[in-house]
Amino acid sequence: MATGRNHRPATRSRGIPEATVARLPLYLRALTALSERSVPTVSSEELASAAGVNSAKLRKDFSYLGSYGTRGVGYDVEYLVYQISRELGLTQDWPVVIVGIGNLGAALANYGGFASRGFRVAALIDADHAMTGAQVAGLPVQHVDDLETIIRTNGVSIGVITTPGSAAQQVCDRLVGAGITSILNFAPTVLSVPDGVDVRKVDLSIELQILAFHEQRKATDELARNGGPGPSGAPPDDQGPEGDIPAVMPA
Amino acid sequence: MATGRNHRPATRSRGIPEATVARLPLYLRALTALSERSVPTVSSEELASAAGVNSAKLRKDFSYLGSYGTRGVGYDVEYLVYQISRELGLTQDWPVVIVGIGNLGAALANYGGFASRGFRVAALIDADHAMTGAQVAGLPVQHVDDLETIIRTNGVSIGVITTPGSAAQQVCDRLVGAGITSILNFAPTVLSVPDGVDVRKVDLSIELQILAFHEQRKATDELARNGGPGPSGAPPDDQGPEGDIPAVMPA
DNA sequence: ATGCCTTTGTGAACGCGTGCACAAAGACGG
DNA sequence: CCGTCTTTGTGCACGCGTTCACAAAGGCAT
Ligand SMILES: NC(=O)c1ccc[n+]([C@@H]2O[C@H](COP(=O)([O-])OP(=O)(O)OC[C@H]3O[C@@H](n4cnc5c(N)ncnc54)[C@H](O)[C@@H]3O)[C@@H](O)[C@H]2O)c1
Ligand SMILES: NC(=O)c1ccc[n+]([C@@H]2O[C@H](COP(=O)([O-])OP(=O)(O)OC[C@H]3O[C@@H](n4cnc5c(N)ncnc54)[C@H](O)[C@@H]3O)[C@@H](O)[C@H]2O)c1
Repeated sequence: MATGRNHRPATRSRGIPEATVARLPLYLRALTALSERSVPTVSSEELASAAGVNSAKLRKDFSYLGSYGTRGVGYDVEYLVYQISRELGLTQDWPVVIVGIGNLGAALANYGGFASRGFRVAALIDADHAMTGAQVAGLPVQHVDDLETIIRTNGVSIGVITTPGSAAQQVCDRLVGAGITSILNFAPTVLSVPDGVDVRKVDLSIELQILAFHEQRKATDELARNGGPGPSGAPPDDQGPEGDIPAVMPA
Repeated sequence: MATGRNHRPATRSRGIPEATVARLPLYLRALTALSERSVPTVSSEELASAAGVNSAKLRKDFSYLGSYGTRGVGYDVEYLVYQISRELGLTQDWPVVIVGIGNLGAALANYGGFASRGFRVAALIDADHAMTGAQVAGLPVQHVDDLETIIRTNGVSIGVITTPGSAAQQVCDRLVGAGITSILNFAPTVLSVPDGVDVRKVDLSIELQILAFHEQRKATDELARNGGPGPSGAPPDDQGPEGDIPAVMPA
């Protein structure tokens, strides 16, 4: 949320914690795999392992949905697939528009994983006239001038932004103006949207930087282990302005 | 200050909370933009607004790094850029390999945002012999047979997986075996790795499903508002309204 | 039916993250 | 040099999320 002054219960919708909602797709994926192998039931332990989470967490997550398990047996796979799908709103069709059909936008358009779960690429939109009319992934690229019409005609409520960062806020504003209430943003920009509009971002650069942080920490930990754990020869750094190694961690 | 239990200190590295680490790239991006506009100092309020966070949160985040501000004035932009860069490990070069040069892998390889901050695509790897040797983004695609050699030769410690999900775990195992300790996974798979290896995942499908959940909630809230606002009995029944399914468990 | 054994569902404790509110710090003008 | 005014840095309280641990539930064999 950009300007989150109005603290509404948006964090916890319908009693289902946000953290749980974020894990439901994970469970659903694991359950679908089991379903394809015709496995009738799973225990919380097995399913949790497949989803990469703690079994207690999984049981608590499911408890927010209802009592869908059988004690001593586990969960019925098909039944649970249906319940989670319904809870996530995947029993209906979600038309999606992608704005900015460059490298990334085209890759997303070609991605088969969309259709697998209720999501359907309804339209591709770009500002480049040279691109308008060209076919990408079997769909015509339409011009951004027609953005509002395209969205209203197709009843789209989810938009994906894959334009350069400089255009992202502008595109976002038009999407919201046209009635979009959910946005998935791949551009490296903080979008500001009115209340009632959800924004999620996917940021490669941020992910890499987080990895780099931990990577660096591992390296310095390694050095500290090898270099000698006795920092008795106190480093002369008190609060050096620049070029100074971060504070040493206490042993 | 015994941590009570000798749990894994992986959650909280060097005293900097994980949530803070995840926001540092955001601050860095905002600061870089200010730096390019030659803005000398920023207040926590301004910077927080640019980064889309609360100012108190920002100040607390920075307090973990040290006292880098000047009361009554704010933060020196250049200095803070340097401090955060150093903390994130961006003052050094991070060679990265991308495995799986399909739609997504090629898009990532072509992405200019990599080099902007210490990250450098060192090699592209694919299993398809027809692709080996071809140039993508000015780099030759190398065969997965040489994965270990490529990683060791280039001193790579960060790997990006953009193969199909079915190959992801296998590729992951080889990456880890070759010495990779940080993985960014785009495949829809839960990777299992040994201790000491960090995995972050980017999952388009999960993001869309989370959006769909909230979208559905908005729709039902809207309906409920129009239908009839029950004073306390907001949920009419805990089962689905019209798409009501029999709560039978196939036995 | 009865008792055993497995697994769920959840109460409770705990730790982390967030946001408030304010005292301390320092710049700056007079 | 002093007062004022701005902004930082943080103590504190609160709520969310995670995990433990266990009683209740139910299948199943006898
Ligand atoms: N390519 C990647 O792997 C990658 C990774 C992470 C993030 N990103 C981000 O995703 C975005 C797209 O990356 P890309 O590599 O595909 O860039 P790109 O330049 O290949 O594509 C951008 C497309 O957006 C179109 N566009 C520009 N302004 C527009 C507007 N106002 N309305 C509609 N369309 C517009 C352009 O015509 C172009 O086709 C960028 O913000 C980038 O930072 C990309
Ligand atoms: N394309 C997208 O927009 C998108 C979005 C989200 C997630 N994903 C995921 O990213 C992954 C890649 O998607 P894509 O659309 O680029 O698929 P793709 O089929 O276009 O590319 C996959 C590439 O991986 C290579 N490969 C297969 N097995 C390999 C192995 N064992 N070692 C090395 N390389 C191997 C293939 O040769 C191919 O070039 C998939 O897991 C997909 O689910 C893609």
